[in-house]
Amino acid sequence: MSGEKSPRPIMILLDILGKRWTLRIMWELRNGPFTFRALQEVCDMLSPTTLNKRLNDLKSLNVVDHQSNGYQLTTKGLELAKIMMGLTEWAGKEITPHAKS
Amino acid sequence: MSGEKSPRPIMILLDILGKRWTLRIMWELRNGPFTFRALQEVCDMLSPTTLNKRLNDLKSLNVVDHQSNGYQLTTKGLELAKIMMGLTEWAGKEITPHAKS
DNA sequence: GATTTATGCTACACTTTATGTAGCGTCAAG
DNA sequence: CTTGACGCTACATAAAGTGTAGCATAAATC
Repeated sequence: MSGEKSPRPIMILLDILGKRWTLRIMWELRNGPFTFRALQEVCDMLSPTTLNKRLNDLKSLNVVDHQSNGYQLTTKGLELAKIMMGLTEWAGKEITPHAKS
Repeated sequence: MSGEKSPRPIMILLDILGKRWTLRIMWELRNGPFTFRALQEVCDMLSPTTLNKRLNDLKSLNVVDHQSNGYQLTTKGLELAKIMMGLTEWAGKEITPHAKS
């Protein structure tokens, strides 16, 4: 069964984006730079432990970097965020806010 | 998660897609219908417990349904998968397979 | 009609991951 | 030299995911 298991780029991406909070963090970062603590706040006060892990994940993908003004999307990151904006659109027209899991 | 902002559609979506395996399952389902067990296999044998939870999440979003031929994307689901194809493209040109978390 | 095969799951003990709170080390301002 | 913001780590607890077994149903084979 385990014939082809090449680490395809999409698998790497889905693996990282599929971790809890990663999509949310990317989505929040679309609004310019944030400090570590500000990011925590906009992300519903997720724990610093997890935030730090996710930021490292995203840095390893080169979609986020950390400078004097805070954490922000890189050029690559902006492209990715742009794709994710499609999700927002989709959600807007296809989801009726009532219950979640 | 106290009652702050209204549960914006995008938050509901990010919350569900942000759970482990959800993106992967969506991505695999692009290739037609799968039985429960076939889905397990293409998803690297994830546990039935988790698969079942995720399928219910996705059913609650009406992006996946279950018929005689197996689990498959709905019309809404196909749209969403289409957006996700952008991620595949992005990954293809931006990720060099080596990094991990 | 009894067995086999495939289906979609659930049970449950176990491991991994995330959370929440505290707090450290650095820096810059007051 | 105290105060405040910063990025982050430590650590105990709670939640989520895993792996294996196995049940219940139904169609196919004997």
